[in-house]
Amino acid sequence: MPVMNAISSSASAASPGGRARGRNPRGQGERLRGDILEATVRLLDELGDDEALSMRAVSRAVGIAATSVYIHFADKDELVAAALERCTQDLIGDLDQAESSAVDPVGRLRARLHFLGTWVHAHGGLYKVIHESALNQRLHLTFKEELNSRSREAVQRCMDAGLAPADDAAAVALDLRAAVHGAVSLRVNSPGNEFPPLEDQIDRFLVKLVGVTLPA
Amino acid sequence: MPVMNAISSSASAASPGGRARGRNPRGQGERLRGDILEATVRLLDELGDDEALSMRAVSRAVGIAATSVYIHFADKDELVAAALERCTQDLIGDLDQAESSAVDPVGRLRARLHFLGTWVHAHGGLYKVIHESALNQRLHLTFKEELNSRSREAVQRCMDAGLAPADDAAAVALDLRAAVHGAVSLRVNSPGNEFPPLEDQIDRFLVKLVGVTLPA
DNA sequence: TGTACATCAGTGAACGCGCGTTCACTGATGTAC
DNA sequence: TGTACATCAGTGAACGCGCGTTCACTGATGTAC
Repeated sequence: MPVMNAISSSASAASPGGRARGRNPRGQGERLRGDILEATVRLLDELGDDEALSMRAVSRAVGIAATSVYIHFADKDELVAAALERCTQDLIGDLDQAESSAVDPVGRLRARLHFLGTWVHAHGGLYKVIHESALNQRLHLTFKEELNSRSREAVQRCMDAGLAPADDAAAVALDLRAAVHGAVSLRVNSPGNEFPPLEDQIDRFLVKLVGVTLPA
Repeated sequence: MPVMNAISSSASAASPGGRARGRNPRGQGERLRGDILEATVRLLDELGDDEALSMRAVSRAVGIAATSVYIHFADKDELVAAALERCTQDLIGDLDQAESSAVDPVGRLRARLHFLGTWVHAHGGLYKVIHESALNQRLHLTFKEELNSRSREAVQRCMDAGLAPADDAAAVALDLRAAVHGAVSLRVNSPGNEFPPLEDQIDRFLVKLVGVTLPA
């Protein structure tokens, strides 16, 4: 099972009250940079919106002066970009690791999607920032293109192996991506509502949209 | 073809510069209320985010003093709620009207979804406010439940007419809704990217997820 | 017909707030001689 | 071994801004007598 790399890991930084933070020893100034990024990712996940994030909230969360963020990041845009860069790289790694737990192409594609579902369930706010924020248009996230191409290749491999009817892999992959994104987006944006299990829905999409057969 | 009711209609209120606005005649004070709502809907559509909307921006758009908004709306929440109430009611009406242009259940379901697609294309910001904003959780929009039930009934009618294989209509409708929402959401949130035609994708969802046959 | 008054449709100044960012600074730690 | 100096890791006060909202007000129009 893949590990959440940086996102939900070490709660080393400023605790609840958040006052107990000493100065880093000489030569370790870069540690603050990591703490700031970690707090930023966490706050973005809580807020689900990069515009609602404030530099001052980040500094409060880390337990430093508001100005200290500027030692490591030129401005808010640069901070958010760095935070998203980090968390999307982590996600890509985790997805690849999830995929590697299965052997056949169908199992691998399915593992990717199921892991994505659990990740979004745990990090709905980050999913919103990545997919819905205005920033994701300004910032040209190469991340998404990378995910899209890996998804298309995964579908293509199912077809090549004869496990799915040969078809336009790009179109099928887009349909699958849209459907899964929609299923996940509905759940993230209506956390109050009840929904049937996401895994079952993803499996139906695999069967009906890609045409694979899943083991009973 | 259905008409956009209030959303993109009469540009009667404050024009570009927006200074030339006289006081309403005695007894016509409620006209300002309408102008404020109209401007609010327009701004929400442009911003795609209710938190980015400011009372001051609304008053500027209408061409009135910042305080005049409070004559008709107690606070920002009430204003946004009224604006969304208006535009979702319009959308429900337009969808029903679109449906009525077709005769058989499949054509009617398809007309609904295609119209939704063109509406979202024209009003991406409103779609985002309705489906992605934090407000849509605080405000319990009955609107969505209404849309969901109509969608489920439309699917059920296709099954009842023997035009789609009998199945759990609620589950099929949810899958269809998720898929269409995803297709639309991807496009709204990546306006820079190129996508294949939405209508074709919707048709594929109808065929593969609901199991209907479409005329060539 | 004249006038005092009520009502209506708004306005302008002001409040306190949190924000992004700049600037000059502090105090501990290492290093050259 | 002592000391002047450079560097490092941060801090505190302050700026101007736009915001939501409150409050006392204005000036035109109708109405009662």
